[in-house]
Amino acid sequence: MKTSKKAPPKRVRVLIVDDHPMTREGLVHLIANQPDLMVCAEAATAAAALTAAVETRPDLVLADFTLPDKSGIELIKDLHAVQPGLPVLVISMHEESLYAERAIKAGAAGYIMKVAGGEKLMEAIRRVLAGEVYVSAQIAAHVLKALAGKPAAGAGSSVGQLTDREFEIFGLIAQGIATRDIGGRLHISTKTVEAHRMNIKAKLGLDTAAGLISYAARWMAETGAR
Amino acid sequence: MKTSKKAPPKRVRVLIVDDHPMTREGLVHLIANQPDLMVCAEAATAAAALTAAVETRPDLVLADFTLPDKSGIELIKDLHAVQPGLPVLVISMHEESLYAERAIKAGAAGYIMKVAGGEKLMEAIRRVLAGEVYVSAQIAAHVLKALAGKPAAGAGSSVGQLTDREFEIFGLIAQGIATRDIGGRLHISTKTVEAHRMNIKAKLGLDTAAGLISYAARWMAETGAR
DNA sequence: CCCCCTCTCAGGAAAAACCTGAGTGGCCAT
DNA sequence: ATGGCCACTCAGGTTTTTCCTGAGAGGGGG
Repeated sequence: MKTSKKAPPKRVRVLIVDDHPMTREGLVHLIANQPDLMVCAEAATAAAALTAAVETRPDLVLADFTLPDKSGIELIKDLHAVQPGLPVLVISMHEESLYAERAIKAGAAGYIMKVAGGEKLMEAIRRVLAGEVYVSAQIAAHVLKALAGKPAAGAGSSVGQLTDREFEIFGLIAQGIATRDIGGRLHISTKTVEAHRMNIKAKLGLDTAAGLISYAARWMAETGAR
Repeated sequence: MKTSKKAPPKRVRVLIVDDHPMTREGLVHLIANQPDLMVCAEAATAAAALTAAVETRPDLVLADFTLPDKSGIELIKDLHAVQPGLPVLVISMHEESLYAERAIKAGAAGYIMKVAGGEKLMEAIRRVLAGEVYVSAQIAAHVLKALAGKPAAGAGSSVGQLTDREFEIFGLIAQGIATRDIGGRLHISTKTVEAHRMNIKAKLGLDTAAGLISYAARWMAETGAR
């Protein structure tokens, strides 16, 4: 459903994607209180976000990195498929530059952490709307270093060598989800998941499935949650 | 400092603790919109929460599980030290019963996931204010399933129900060691290790090997470190 | 003494992991 | 533009692990 009124002060239309209703509520509240911004739709899943984007044609998307059905990375790609050039600002609870790098490479217009406050978020939104790419100072420094001195940052963490898909599966493995269930969640064959898992093990230097699960669980416990 | 005015419509005073400003905003909004609730203070850290509790004497605390300075578990203990009987409702992004169990054991009055909506949150708050303990249906079922095997009850957490041998194997599983290697290390048959593993899974309410490895790895990471 | 619990293990069915090979599509450097 | 590289996808078949059922020995405790 689109607003058919005479466009009043033309506000920037924002689509909000987050699976936590409480956080979404906060985001909606923040956006709605801005004179030049408005919320055109909300979504809790990547699928719903895609539908909402097609229906409401937003000017900007605020998307959580971790979604129940797909990763934020995939969402970005899907969104760009239906609406090229649509700026997507990724909001994440992870402060690892690992995530930011992936998001930016996947085409995100910005990456901001949830621990950042409303002012930071607004600054990020202004920058993104102005066509710039926004990342926090620390992350920017890290990313630039990675781009400049090739081997240093890349080899820093073996996990960093994983591709987007591999990294996504790595996260699911960490949660102890069975291979067939990972396939079901990502809508790919179990065989494909197995192939990815083998590549992940090779990149991380692990030789058993059990070792990988344990490693992934501990890796996520240290860097992800918290 | 306590309010010295004539008590107006006496609303339940809520202290909100969450390190993500955006989520906190959503929480504040939700609470403030309730006729019988009000926000007496907000805090982003456990330390700030403690100070705020002393100053504002809340009737209820809504606390995130993962805080930057301390874990929500420790915060509960600290809060009870300065204000015994203060009900604390833990909000977490983890749906693992692992966390819920620990929170309840630490004295939390309830545990609710961030993916739950506002209505669920309100229901949890009502229940907690009525003196009950609130956990989601899935988690309750999960915990009960784990408890079903044993009537012991007082023993402690699910992990505490494990026998010495089982716990020993649990620790090796957490490290990602393959079943046959565990047998080799303990000088027992692989079949025996399998039998123990099945019993461990039953006691913990888990149903896949992958889930057990992940659970064990995280359990060790959290009880060992921090 | 008998029951319950712990620890031990086997056989066989079911499932998962592992290996090999291979097709598609995107990207980029020549 | 074209050939090559890489990410992603998947199938077939073998090996390994997991899962289920059942069961025996030793140790306490009622």
